[in-house]
Amino acid sequence: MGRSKAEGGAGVRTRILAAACDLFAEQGYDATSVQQVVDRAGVTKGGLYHYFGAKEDLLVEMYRAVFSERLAALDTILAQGRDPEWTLRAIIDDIVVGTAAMRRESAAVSRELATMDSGRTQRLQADWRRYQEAVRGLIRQAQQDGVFSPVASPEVVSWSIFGVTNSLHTWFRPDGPKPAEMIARELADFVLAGLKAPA
Amino acid sequence: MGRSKAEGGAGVRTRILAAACDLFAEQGYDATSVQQVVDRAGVTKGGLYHYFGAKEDLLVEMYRAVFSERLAALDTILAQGRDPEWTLRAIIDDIVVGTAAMRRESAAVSRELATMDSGRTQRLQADWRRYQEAVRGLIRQAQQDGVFSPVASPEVVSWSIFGVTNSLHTWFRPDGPKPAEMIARELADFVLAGLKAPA
DNA sequence: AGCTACATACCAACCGGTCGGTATTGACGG
DNA sequence: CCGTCAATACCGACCGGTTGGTATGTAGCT
Repeated sequence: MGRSKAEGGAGVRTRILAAACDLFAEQGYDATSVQQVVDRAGVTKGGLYHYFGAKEDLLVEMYRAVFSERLAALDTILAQGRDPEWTLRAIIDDIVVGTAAMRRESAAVSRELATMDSGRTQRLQADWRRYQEAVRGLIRQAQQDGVFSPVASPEVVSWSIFGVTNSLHTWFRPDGPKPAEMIARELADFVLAGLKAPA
Repeated sequence: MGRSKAEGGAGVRTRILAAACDLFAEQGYDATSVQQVVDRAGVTKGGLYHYFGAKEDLLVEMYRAVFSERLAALDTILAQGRDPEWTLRAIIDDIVVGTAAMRRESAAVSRELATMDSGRTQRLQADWRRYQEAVRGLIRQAQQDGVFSPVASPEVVSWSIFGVTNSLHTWFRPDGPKPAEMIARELADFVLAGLKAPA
């Protein structure tokens, strides 16, 4: 018997995180008590504080899970050095599919994004701003080069993209008729159609 | 003297609402205590509960302030019976300018939109869904009529629009270089460019 | 024995909300 | 013009319950 107790094979720490993720996404961070988290995870408060130093650490962990993959993917895409259209399509595809795959985490995080500024989160927020700035820079450069139409500013275009991913958790259903890949395709087609139209 | 005390001419009830609005937008509803609200408003808890039955009423009031104007404007626009492009442009213009004019209220409300389902808010949420459905229906019909390109589903397009307004409070500055009218114009141009491009 | 992995019991602070009280007001009678 | 009265506006102390967090205990593995 590898472990001591009833261990359903999930790992207590992971189970706590999953429970917190569900509850934060449903009710919000502040509205969720530590007691609710441990009840759903099937542990006690002592157990939670054995693995996490504070309630906020749960959020920070989700923060990291959501952003780290996206940032890594961004670097990989940019490193290819392809043309703006291909690059922007790749970014949109990654962020839509990635966000859909972690919709509960994304829901929990995106809602509290504005609030948190407790030192440990500032680094992550800065990383996220870098992501956004990369997208805007890509669009800006392509517009200057005449590859994209200057129909709208990079800010408005980028927020159209991020707005979809931020709201994805409110309407996307993984068992629905439209898979994330198709949504990504639609969004990329729509954005590129606007960006390639004649000025 | 018309009034009794130091009354800066603001009206206590209005001052409480303004204070709550700022704090909810900054910290979120749950993270803001009633004590914080009354401290900033310069009144006491007894004073607040004289005007409002519960903390939630403050949110509901903002809810109403944000939505009622938008819904009324929507009906006015739709009643004109103009073509889809004009109608969509008018809607985008109204929602961007209107949201920018009430950015603090919008920030407070949009963040808590998913959470609240306490009977009184369900009516307002239903109204808001009706708004979204009107936009999607407009796009869907125009696509069926061949006026708009079917490049993306009405859902994705509409969330591109609402995504911008939902995130407006994070980057829009009323004293910034770009007025709300210009952002509205850009967004409308961008969306229509995508929607009018050849399939 | 000592370490990890939890459980149990508990705490001070704070939460939203209530309540009895007071100061000020406008309406009305005389 | 004054006195009376009820209503309004607001105060500040207080309540039960809940919060995030901790100190201590203990069962099992090494």
